[in-house]
Order: sequence, then structure tokens, then C-alpha cells
Amino acid sequence: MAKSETSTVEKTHESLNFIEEIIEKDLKNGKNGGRVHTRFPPEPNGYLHLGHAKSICLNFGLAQKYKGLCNLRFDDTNPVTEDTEYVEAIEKDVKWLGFDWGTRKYFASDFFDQLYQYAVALVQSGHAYVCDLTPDQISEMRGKPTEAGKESPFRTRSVAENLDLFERMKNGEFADGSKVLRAKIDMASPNMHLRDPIIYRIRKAKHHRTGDKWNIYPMYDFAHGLCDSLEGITHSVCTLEFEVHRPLYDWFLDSLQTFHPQQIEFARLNINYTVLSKRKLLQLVEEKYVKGWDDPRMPTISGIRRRGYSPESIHYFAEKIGIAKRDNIIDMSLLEFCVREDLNKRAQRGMGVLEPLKLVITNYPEGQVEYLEADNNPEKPESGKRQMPFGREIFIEQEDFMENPPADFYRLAVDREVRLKYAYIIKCNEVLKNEKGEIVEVRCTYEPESKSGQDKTGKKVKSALHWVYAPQAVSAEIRIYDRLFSVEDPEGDKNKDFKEFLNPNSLKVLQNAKLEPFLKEAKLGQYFQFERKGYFVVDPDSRNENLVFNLSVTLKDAYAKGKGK
RNA sequence: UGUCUGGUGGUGCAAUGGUAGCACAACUGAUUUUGGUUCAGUAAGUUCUAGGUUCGAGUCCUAGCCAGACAACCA
Repeated sequence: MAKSETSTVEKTHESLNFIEEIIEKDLKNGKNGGRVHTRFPPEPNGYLHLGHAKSICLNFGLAQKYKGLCNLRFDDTNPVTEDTEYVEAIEKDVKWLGFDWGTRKYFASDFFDQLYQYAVALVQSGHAYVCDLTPDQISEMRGKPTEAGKESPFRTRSVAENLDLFERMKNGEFADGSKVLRAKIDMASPNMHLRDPIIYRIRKAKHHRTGDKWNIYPMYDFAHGLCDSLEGITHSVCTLEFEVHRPLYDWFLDSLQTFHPQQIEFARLNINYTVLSKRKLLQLVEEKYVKGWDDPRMPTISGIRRRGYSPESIHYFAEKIGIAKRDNIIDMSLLEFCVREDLNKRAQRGMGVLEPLKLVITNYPEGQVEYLEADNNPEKPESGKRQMPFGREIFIEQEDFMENPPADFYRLAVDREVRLKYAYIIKCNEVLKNEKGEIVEVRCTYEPESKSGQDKTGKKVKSALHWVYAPQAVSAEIRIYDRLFSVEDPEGDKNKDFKEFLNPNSLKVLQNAKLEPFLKEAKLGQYFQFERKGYFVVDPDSRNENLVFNLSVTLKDAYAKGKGK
């Protein structure tokens, strides 16, 4: 919906990002026969995060915009790190974001036979050779960025010998690490990736899809571009760190004289107060700093889904951050804005008292219950009304009462009046404390003439509090989340491990929240706003006898902000 | 002392040789039975620097400065 809104805005000149400009130019020139075909190529070695969401929205979005196609391709050329668990999680995440790859789900491993044939062709044309150097020797002879490398002594092997050796590598005759197939390019190239890069390595490992079929596996640079080519990808969009790989990407395609997609690089997403690196997220999971990949504090897609962010809000976010080539750090507040923007229009309203304080209305008849009408969503009148029970004893939020209120506190205090939203105006008369001096109950009187919608008192009060009728209140556990890290850039300090900056208060569990009765029936996947507090969803841990809700994001709070909270 | 890429309000993204604009964040005010939403407004830029081309430069050229990426049998 965020999308349709912006598309209905009349624009005399729509500004394009640089990738769209390239595509429109290609379309205009008739390149690729007017075809636009992209792909999203994750490696199934971890869960997807918001950085991937940016890429997914970009690749699938480009295909939609230009009436093309976008493939889902698992880049599974490294059997030791990859697993089908990740494949399933990735598919679920892409679907959740609302994208459809149709029948075009591919695995790099689907192409292993063809890739092998391409490698043989490279050997035959003298473009590749088998090298017996050890990993250390290869690394050392590659040189440094500022100085040329040295050629391998095996570089001059005959085509026949290379062919024989490569086939025997495939057949498992040699030990892991004893030989590799290398491209014969230029050991003096200023681009390190062109100094006879490795194409195939021996790895006698079980692959999640091909099992024990292969003893050798292709490297990324070789496999990726050729898979793009085989799939007919026209625009191969990736992140900036692959920019230096592009000459190699082009070299393989040119050497093999096969269909040549165009690699285009854009800047990866960074967000402050979190990390977007699969490796670091994996550490947080493995070392149990979080409860799992889908911990609601994680910037993973599964995490934000569990947290209660909507797919639409992520689309909106992806649109807002734009696409460019310069390094960027997006404010977390922009993400939260996008979430609120979407949820405000769709979330069912309800009352939830997070930290309850008992309130007794002394002049309200004991045992009497009445039902009051409340809006399901004031932004959407068509969403109707519901009935809320009301009576003598209710719960209000502890923070909505103060004994010695400062001037800017509009809420309840002794001798002050406020409205109970959708109910009556009340006045506080008395505070009850326990032996420790803690406030345990406030006693008020109500104005029978002030009923919501039929107020005859003409009184103006400064605030309207949320509340829950005590006898019918539903108890719940509420998990309050805060940013995962306490500093903007946890990876910024080279001398410190990013985990030192983890926010110790990123999770706060409230065990005794009191909710409006209908919330007992809340279902997984429904979005709620607890009035004045924030957006909440049911957590998968929730049970009938122990309801659990997650805070997605708080409402904006001008008062708390003023207090420096 | 290498190669590639990039530098526009605090943060992102635009402006495609012709008045530097939009959003988030911040701050005012109005409205409000959510201190939400909505609405109106304010502040915030020597467009990295210095030269040059041009009637005119954020945009083109030259030089410099700064930042990021690149030396896995990872992707």
C-alpha cells in the first residue's frame, strides 16, 4: 500500500536510480531483445537479513517494474558451510516479503555438470591449468596489491596433461588441497583477482544436494557468472565488494564466448545500532547472545517477522533508502518510521496495561459492569467498534500516576482529573502504599455525567488514559525490545569486538501485563496497537495459559522524549 | 608507493550544464478522548578542496584531500 500510494502521486519526472537508468538505456537500445531478467543469489549458509531484503526488493522489484523475471538462485558451491535448513528459511523469507520466483528456483549445484564442461573447455583453449602449489605457496606467489606476483611453475603444463589431471581431480584421485585448477590470466595484474584465480578446488565433502557425487567444487567467480549466463540473466546486480571481481566475471564469459550478462554493483545496507553481517549474526546465535536467528532483536528477516514488522513496511523501507554506490548508514529511526507508518493504518487497537496499578472508583457501584464502545481503528472507521467491560476496579499504567507530578505531567495525580479513554472522567482522591512505601492502589471518584460520547459536564481534561477492567483482565507476558547494540556503529572500533557493545537491556520481560479480554483470542500474525504504548504481536511462544506478546515498535512519545528517556 | 569506487544539511536519496529539493531525525505551533495520527511551520548545505572550461558548474576538465573495497582452495 505504501507502494501504491507513491505510484498514485503524479510525477512529471520520475527520478531513477542508477541501475534503472542502465536498464532503461539497455531497453532503449534493444539490448537483450528488450528482456530484463534479474536474480537473487543467496548462499544457503545463514539466514537472510535486512541487507538481503534490500537486494530482494531491488531484484524482484526491477523485474516487476520492467515486466521481466527474477530467479531465486542458491549459490551453493561450498558444501562445508551450506545446509538445506538455510534453503528452507530463505525461501520462507522471500515468500513472506511477497515475491514469487515461479518455477525459476535454481541451485548453482544444478549446473555442476555444465560448469565442469566449461572448465574443460577453458583447459582445452589453454586458458586454465592444474597447479600443484600448496595454499601457502599460492598465496605467497600471488604477491601484494602493490607488487606483482610470480608465475606458478605448473603454468606451462600441456593441455593434455592438464586435461588428464583435471579429470583425475574430479575422479577423486588426489587429496583435498593437493591440486587446484587455475585460470591462466596475468600474475602481474594490478587487480589481485586476475592473478591466476582458482576455478576448482578438491573438496571431498558431502554436498547438501549432490551428496558425494563431486570431489571438486567450483569457486564463486567461476560459478556465479556462468550460472547467470546459463539462466539468461541480463542484469546481475550485486554489492560493491564484488566490483573488483567484475573484470574476472567478464573474463570467464568472454573466454568461453557465452551469453554475457552485465554485473552492476550497488552499496550494501548498513543500519546503526545493529550489524548486518551473516558471519557476525551467526556468532550471536552460536554463542547464545540471542535466542536464535529469529530472535526479535535480530535484524534478520525471520527476526523482524517475529518482532511484528510487516512485509509492507519493509518494502516501504527499501523504497525509502534508495539505491546508490556510496557507503551509507541508515538511521534505525527510518526503519521504525516505516513500520509505524504501515501499522498505524492496519493495526487493531486494544488496551494493554504493561505495568499495572490498581485503581478503585469508590463511587461506582460494586458488582456493576457496563460495556463501553471503543474504536477498532480510528484511522479506519469502517473497521468498526468493540465493547469494553468497565467497572469499579480497573488497572492503569504505573507510569500514568505520579505523587508529585512536575508541571508538564498531564496524567493522574492526587486531586487531578483525567479521562479514562472511552469511559468517564475520574478524579484521584487517595493513594494507598505498602509497608515499603510503594504505591499499590489509587482511589478515585468518577463523574457519572461524563460518559464518553455523552459528556454533559463540559469538563476539559489534559489526558485520556488507557485502562483495563480488572475482573476480566487477561494476564500476559510482554517482551519489550530495545536496540541490540548500545552504540551506533558496533563494528567501528577496530580494537574491540563488536559483542562488547551489545545492549544489556535489549530485552525486558514484563510478566504481569493486563490486557483487554478480546486479546485472549489474538492470533499469530495479527497486528495490534495497544493504545498509547505501541504495536504488538503474539509471539510463537504464546500458549493459552501463558500469552506472550512482543513489542514491535513503540508509538512516538513526545513526553518520554522530553524526559530524555 | 598499486588498482577500483565514492564524497550534496545530523542521516539517506534527488537535481542528467540553468533558482540545490524530498524524506527521516530535530525543533515550533494547531487539532486531537492515544503526549499517537493529521495539519501548518522553523532550523539545518561555502554540494571535500584548489584551479580551469562556460553566459552559467553539485554536474564537465586537471590536481590534490578524505573514505571504502581488493592480497580465502569463502561468497
